[in-house]
Amino acid sequence: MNDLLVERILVAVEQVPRGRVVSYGDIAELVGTGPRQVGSVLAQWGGDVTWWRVTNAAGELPAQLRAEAARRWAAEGIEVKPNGRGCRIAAYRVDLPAWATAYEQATRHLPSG
DNA sequence: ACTATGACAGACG
DNA sequence: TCGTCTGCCATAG
Repeated sequence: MNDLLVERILVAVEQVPRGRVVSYGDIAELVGTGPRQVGSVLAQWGGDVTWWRVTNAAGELPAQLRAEAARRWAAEGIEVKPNGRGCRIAAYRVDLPAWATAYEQATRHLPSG
């Protein structure tokens, strides 16, 4: 995996404020790659960032991560859906323009950025 | 080059 | 609300 791409993805994740979430697709669009790459990067380096603020388009995470994510979410006021599978992304999704701006600032120091 | 595989997404039955 | 299929992009055989 391209180091710069990994860096961009991790930075994008870190720009998501406490109590908010984004989808893999949102990050993919922002950094210019596919959503599957975002998943791959988080699978490998997710331990270093706020991975629980990144869900799929339905506000869910894979089963192995649900328990830990639920704890993290509770700590920042994100409520789990009744079915226990995820959160209402419509309610907690970040403000995309503000997030994109924060991302631009944070990546200003990177090559060709 | 071709195929298979992912923490994905959207369309469809 | 489930499967299934297709599109997606990067890696590994």
